[in-house]
Amino acid sequence: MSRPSAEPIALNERSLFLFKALVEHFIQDGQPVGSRTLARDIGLDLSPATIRNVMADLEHLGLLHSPHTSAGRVPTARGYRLFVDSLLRVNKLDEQEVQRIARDLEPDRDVQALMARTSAMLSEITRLAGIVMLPRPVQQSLKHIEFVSLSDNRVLVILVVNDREVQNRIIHTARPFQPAELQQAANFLNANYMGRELQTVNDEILRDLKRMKEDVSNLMQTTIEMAQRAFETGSDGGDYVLSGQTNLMGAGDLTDMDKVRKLFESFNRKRDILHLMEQAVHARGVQIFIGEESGYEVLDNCSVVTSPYEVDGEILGVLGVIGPTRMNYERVIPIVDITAKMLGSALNSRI
Amino acid sequence: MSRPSAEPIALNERSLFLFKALVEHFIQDGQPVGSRTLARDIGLDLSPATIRNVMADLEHLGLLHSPHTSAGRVPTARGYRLFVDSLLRVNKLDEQEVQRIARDLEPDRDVQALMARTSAMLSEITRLAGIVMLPRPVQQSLKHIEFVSLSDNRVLVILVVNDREVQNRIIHTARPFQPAELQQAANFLNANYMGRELQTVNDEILRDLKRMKEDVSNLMQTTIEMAQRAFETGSDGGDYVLSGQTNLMGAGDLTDMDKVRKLFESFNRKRDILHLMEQAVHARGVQIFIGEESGYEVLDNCSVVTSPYEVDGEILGVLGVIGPTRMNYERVIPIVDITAKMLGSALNSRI
DNA sequence: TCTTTGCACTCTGGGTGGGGGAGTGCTAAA
DNA sequence: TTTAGCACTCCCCCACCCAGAGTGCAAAGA
Repeated sequence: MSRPSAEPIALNERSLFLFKALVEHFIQDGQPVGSRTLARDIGLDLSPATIRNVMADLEHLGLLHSPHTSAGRVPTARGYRLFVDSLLRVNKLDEQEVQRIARDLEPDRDVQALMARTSAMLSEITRLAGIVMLPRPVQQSLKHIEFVSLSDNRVLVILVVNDREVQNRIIHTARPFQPAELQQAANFLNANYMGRELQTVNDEILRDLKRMKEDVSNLMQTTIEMAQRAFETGSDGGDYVLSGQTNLMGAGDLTDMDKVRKLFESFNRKRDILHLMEQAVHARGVQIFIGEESGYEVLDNCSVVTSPYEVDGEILGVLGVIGPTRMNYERVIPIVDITAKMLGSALNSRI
Repeated sequence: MSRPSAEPIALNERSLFLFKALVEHFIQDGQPVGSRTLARDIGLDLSPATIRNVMADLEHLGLLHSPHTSAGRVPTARGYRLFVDSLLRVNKLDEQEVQRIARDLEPDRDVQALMARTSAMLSEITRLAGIVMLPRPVQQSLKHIEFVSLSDNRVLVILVVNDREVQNRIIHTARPFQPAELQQAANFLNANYMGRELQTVNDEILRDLKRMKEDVSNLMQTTIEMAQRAFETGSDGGDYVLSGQTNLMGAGDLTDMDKVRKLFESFNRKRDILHLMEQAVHARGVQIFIGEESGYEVLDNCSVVTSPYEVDGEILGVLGVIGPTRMNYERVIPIVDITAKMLGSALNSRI
């Protein structure tokens, strides 16, 4: 379900019960929860004073936090972690919602479009931002490669893949290259690596380089540089489709324009988010990153709920939602979970 | 340069000079400009009182507006209009900036990528949001069409275009169709419209429909509905690439999260913005929509500076920037202008 | 006639101060 | 161990005032 918590926290039943009630209350209305409110809220016949004692303990354990002396308490990231790991009871999704999800996950030949629909659907039903990481292209075998020297130390790479698809990439190089050099490099690559997987070509070149280290000619050096650059852009690090960012504006505690701006900018850069998602690739099932846990400052007030999706046991990618730390995990988790499963089967049975 | 102002405004030279100074001052630092400030600012030896008189007149004409009694004055949309139409002196762009633009507008086989780069470049150098409307696909001749009936009143349209490209579209219909019906419709279309331009097929079907109005058989009706739907989604209404939205967050007067949220949502819907851009298609050169002029509420505090771009005299699309009404027009206008021209030539000389 | 001076007026924004409310921690009693 | 009581803290809201900026208008000056 999620990453193991750092250290098990020993608490008696009642404390846990109160803690859970507090978190749920806070998730509901976003206000710090005080002892009186909580006393009223739970069925138990306890006085506010007792509850205060318990809350003080919980605060000591780093599970709660007071914004200031006379405010109620709010869960910390650690608190959410405990809540999510041990207290949350994820109930099944409403059949109607399952239907709703299924409707948008109709198999589709166009994978890209299917991902986009999935992401949009996620953001719509959770009212958060939906994200779907695209599977890396499954099989790309190199058919032909060509370099064209452009001005300003740039080289156009023309890549024919899988006998049909043509890809163009421009790479920036440290020094200008002569057309003849490029021609030689292309020849070499075409002669030696034709028909191989793009991803592996890169690795093999490295290996071959080591083997032939001694007699690395000028030609080889050019070739290696070219190839590296071309394929590095090639195995593109992955990409994702993000929808419903606007749902994050003003939601939860994301009310500071500057914070949200930074968050959005990081979405555009993609790097941080991709790294995060990649961490979730090898998780079994739903994984949750809460607030600062993610390690990315821009996500400080956010949680990310992810799940890998797979076809025939092979993991293709990761999807999930991004929202304020204060989100309705109970609802979001099963949605992400089932969406991942259904996307898997949609991919399996493409028309 | 831009749309004619509603009615010419007769003002003496001094008033115009003061007005211009005021607008420039306001664009610079965003604070309402008072009489004293302005008196200090301009070279003329005038007392604040005199300036106050002039400003009162300008306010009467609807060019200025006071946020409240004792604030300075701020240009209205009408004021900006006058400023932009008659007072602004657009100076040439810095050679260095031209270089910068040229660098990103390197010809590229991949039109989509070129557009994206253009949009990103626009947003970067103006620090506003850049937008590039995509040209409708230039030439799409119908090679073959096929309908596949799916569940829930949906029909999959498979479209072979230009002998190579395959497009899949799903359309939603009012009633379920039988495979046989769909087969007949496809046969009819393939027989009669093969080789035609997609755009024109639509029109011709309408014309043919009129001619054969009397004996519109059931078959014909199916065919017509199918074709209409298929091609309507086909000539997709256009699309655009938008970059640097985050530049709008908090810029100028766009400080209210809710306003910005609405604006972004409208970007996602695309419809409003597309309509607006389409108005600019047939303008000669740069066109500017200021604040409420655009007619879209979400753009109330925004201006849109656009220019169509063309190849061989034929207009392919529109590009521009979106920013707060209080933007540096003097700089933005020539940037948009030259970008449109350079994009045109980049498209002309694709590798 | 246009410009300036002088003045009363208005509105904002920041600062201050007080009261109410919510909530706490602690102590002592049950 | 729980509860009641109590003093205390802190935020928030409100009213208030004040300084500052800017205005409009009337009357004087060029």
